[in-house]
Amino acid sequence: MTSRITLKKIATEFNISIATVSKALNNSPDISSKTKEKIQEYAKKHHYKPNKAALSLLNKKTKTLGVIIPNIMNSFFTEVFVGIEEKASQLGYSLISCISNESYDKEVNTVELLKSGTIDGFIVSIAEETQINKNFNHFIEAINEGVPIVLFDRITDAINCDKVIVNDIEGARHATEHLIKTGCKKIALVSVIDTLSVGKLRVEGYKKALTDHNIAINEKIIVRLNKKEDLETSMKIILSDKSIDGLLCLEESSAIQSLQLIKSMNYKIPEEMSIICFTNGKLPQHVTPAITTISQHGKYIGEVATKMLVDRLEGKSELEFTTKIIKTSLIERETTFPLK
Amino acid sequence: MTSRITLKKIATEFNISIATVSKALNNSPDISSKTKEKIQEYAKKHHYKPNKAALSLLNKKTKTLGVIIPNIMNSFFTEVFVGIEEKASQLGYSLISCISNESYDKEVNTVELLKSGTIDGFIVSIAEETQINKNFNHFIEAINEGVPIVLFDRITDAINCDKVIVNDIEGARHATEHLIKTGCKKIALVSVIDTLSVGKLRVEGYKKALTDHNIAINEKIIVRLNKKEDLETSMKIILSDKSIDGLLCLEESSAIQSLQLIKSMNYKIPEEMSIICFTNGKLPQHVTPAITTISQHGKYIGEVATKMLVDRLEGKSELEFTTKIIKTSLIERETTFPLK
DNA sequence: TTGAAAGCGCTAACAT
DNA sequence: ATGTTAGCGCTTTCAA
Repeated sequence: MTSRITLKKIATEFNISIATVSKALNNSPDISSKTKEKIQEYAKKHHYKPNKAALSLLNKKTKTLGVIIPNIMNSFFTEVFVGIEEKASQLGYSLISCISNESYDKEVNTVELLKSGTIDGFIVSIAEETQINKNFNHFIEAINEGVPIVLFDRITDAINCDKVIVNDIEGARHATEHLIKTGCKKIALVSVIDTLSVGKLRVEGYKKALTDHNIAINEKIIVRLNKKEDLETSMKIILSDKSIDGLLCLEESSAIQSLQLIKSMNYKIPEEMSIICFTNGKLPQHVTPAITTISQHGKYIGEVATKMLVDRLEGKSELEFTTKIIKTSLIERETTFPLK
Repeated sequence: MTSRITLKKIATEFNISIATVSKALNNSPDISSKTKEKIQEYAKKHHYKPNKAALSLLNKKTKTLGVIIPNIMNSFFTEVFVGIEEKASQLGYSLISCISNESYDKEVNTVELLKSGTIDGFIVSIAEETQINKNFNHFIEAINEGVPIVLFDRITDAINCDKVIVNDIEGARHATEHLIKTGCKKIALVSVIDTLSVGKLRVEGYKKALTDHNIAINEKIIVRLNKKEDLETSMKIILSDKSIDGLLCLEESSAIQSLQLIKSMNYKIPEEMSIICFTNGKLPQHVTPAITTISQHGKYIGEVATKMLVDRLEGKSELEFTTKIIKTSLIERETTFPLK
């Protein structure tokens, strides 16, 4: 931050009052067009820009949005971020962005830091730790203090606010059904995100599809791991059951790992093993064979969330909070048979 | 932004002056410990946080850094961003982040928007359009107005400021030499970033390695394309020369595409074709066969750049600007033979 | 048509 | 030990 030209300096220059300069630059009808002209010209020449801090203080608005994302190395969140960025800049808002790194403490600190006069509202996807310990007070307090929040993807009923989510149940159900319809008889599930709201919902969708098709749910072939556990070993145990011929992975990284393993075990894909995973990033697309994915349309989610927050800030929303549900799409690739 | 509790309200509550409250909360020795105690307790109970806008206005400091990145979907920049984020938050700074999307106009707008009181300094990697049109006035003006900039990766001599770069020449030279030493006789180069400073330097390094090893430079097997051109066609033309047995790709995406093509042409890798590419992202790691890469240590670059900027802001730097050069590393994988 | 004054929330120099 | 005042840069009554 710097000592740029101010209204005061311009006023001194022309020997007029600060108020006149302010009005002239804001094109007030009060001021004679002659005065306006010369002041505007001078201001332009000297690159006058109103000081944001002063405006924030005055208006109690910063035109800045706080974005809290759990992990930017995750392609879904990167995509959402792109959407947020594009929409925000289009609507005239800046972004303060933080990576919670899945940490509850970092999330709390960030909220504390930003809510007091730095930003007008938050766009948040909840950190894993927070989804586990279920302590959402930092968010609830922010809302009570008048800082609106839009939650996306990882949400909770405990916070009453606007939300944007994907239909995780339906996405998983549809994917599982696709596996069934393309001939899979025994479908395993791999989740390294069972601590997350979205993880639980996706399991639900998987079970629903099985039930719909009169297939018994077998908890033994539902692999739930935390990130530190050894995926490879667990997968090897599961895959010792050679009748398993379908795999639903709830996110990208475990899908990539499983694929490597399955290839190394010389399965024919998709003949002997079909695979579908959540999140349509570059990785599943470029791996060999390319993985059939469920796209959550991350960029669109970001755009919608931003629009919702700005509408709320500018008083254009209903009083009631709403939850927007974005439809997922199945992107068929080489790890599944085409539907006949 | 919201109407939170202020010094004034606390002052009214206790029937004392605002100044006393301010001093009490700042633990000034002026104030009696009894008063301090009761005020601090009250403040804590009511979650008092000083208003950032007011502090910015007063101190002419925002404790916020502006980050301008050309494209967040590029894994190198994502990594750098992680490093910036971590370091900034550790040093007590927030981040305002913008994606220039390789656009000159967006870059100019962002700089204009942020430099007047929103941020204390910039961390920037220059947009492609700007590197082409060579119009760096927006940055130079910002610096002249007292807003320091640290440039990373994509830099220019035209801006006098602190910089963090990778030794692109040496990285490319080393990679090329590695190809030579592992038996490649004719090494082609693919660049879709020849408009960028880093692209040009990498070509230089490639040529240097060839010259060092007495191999004639053949401009015909140096493929320079812009992003819209058809890589596949150009590659097919190049690969009709069956004596080419090595490939250096200057970034990730063209490497992935080339690999697909080369595989589809039934080359044996690395026997008939060795490949190395810049940027050690997840993609080259997980593709089959996994690609040998040159790591630029993105996260570290981000950390260093942030430290440099904060040091400059806090008056801890030399007056002279410095350029830090981060060493690249070659990560050997399946697309090259091991060095004997 | 222009200007004076107040105030956004805070700190610091200077009284009391 | 506590209070008064001024001022950071700006806008907005209200007065001239």
